Amino acid sequence: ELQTRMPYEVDRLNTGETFSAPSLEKRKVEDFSEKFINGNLRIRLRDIVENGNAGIIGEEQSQTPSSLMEDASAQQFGISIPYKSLSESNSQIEGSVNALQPAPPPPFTKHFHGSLHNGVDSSVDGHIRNGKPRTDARGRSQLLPRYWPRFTDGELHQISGNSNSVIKPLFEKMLSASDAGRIGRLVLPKKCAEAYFPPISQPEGLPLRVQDSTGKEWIFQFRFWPNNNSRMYVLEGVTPCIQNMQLQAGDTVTFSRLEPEGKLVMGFRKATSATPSDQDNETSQIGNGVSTKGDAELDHSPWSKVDKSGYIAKEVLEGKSSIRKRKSSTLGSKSKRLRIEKEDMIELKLTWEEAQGLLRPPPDHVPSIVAIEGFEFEEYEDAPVLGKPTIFATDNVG
DNA sequence: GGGTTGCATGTCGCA
DNA sequence: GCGACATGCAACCCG
Repeated sequence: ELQTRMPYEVDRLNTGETFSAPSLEKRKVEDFSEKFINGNLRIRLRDIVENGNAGIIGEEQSQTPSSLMEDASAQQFGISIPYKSLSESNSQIEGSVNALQPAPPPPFTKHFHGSLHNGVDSSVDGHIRNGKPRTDARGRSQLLPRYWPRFTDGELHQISGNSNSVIKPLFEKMLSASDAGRIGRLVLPKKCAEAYFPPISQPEGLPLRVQDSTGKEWIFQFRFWPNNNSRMYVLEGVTPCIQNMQLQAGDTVTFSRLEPEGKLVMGFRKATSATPSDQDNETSQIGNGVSTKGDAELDHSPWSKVDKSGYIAKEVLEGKSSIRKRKSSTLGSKSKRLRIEKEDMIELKLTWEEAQGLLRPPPDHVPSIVAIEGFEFEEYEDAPVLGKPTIFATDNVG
């Protein structure tokens, strides 16, 4: 899709070096992914929806460090972002839709001095941190693919709500057993923590305000432990949040930033509905989630694969083919107990008609009829109600 | 005694 | 071979 249909240009770090997707060859995709890291890719979801184009703006982060400082100083905590329908949203999605790579870290610079931090770094000088050089562009590009944010449209939309905020996906992490355990400590990938969270020089760290996708705010202690001449970054106090989200080992938490507010937003993805979690297969996922044809293709979730026979095959916990391939995924060797065998997968097949049957118009809403390419569609302002058919079955005891 | 905290250690992926 | 990370575990805290 990237190669053939997505009209975009990416300007890498405003250098004027742009990349035109149609000219990309497959072997270039991996290289291209790096451009996504080093450059700042913005996708206006609204453009995708309204114009059928992925309106990607190749521009470096629009905010200057000084504006970030202003935003930080003017930060209003606890802003709730109510959900609003896509058509009403002015949100700009910056960075990844599904499988793009994180935008570069903000220009972290001087150390944080406040008692609470919302994730906006108020620094100016971006090179020295804790006595060590900050992660440079190359370092950022070396963020392990398993931590690249892979947000679906829905996830991004849920985060952005109806605000005018730009969502900058930062990173994500699959919860380990200890992360999801009762200890309440979430181990953060070092590079991600250093790139996207405020700099800390003391092991005690600092409190970090994080908003979840429902608007609820949590305060975690962002800190580190000395570890083999290095550091191990953790978020402490995550148990209530994890319990609230009903997360468990194998689920994925996502971190993104709302700009210009600078709020850190934490989302999650349940393992049973995780989408492109084949995190070793980056190239196949680049561009996944960027549609040029409007709503009908806006569900870029690999869950819904429509084959020619008109069936939707939903493969829970990824496609069959990818399960076997994921030897080195996050669920791989380090989390053997989480590995899910092929036979544990659930496959749901239903026809389009059956799928339609699951959708109910919201009550008290009269649709407007829209004709698109000769087909008439009922258009509703609100999302449909998802119904569940009754399934009758008998077992060996009747 | 149970829970929490801080650090140590083993494993494994990556350079 | 090194570094990151998952987890074990001892010391500490508190009811």
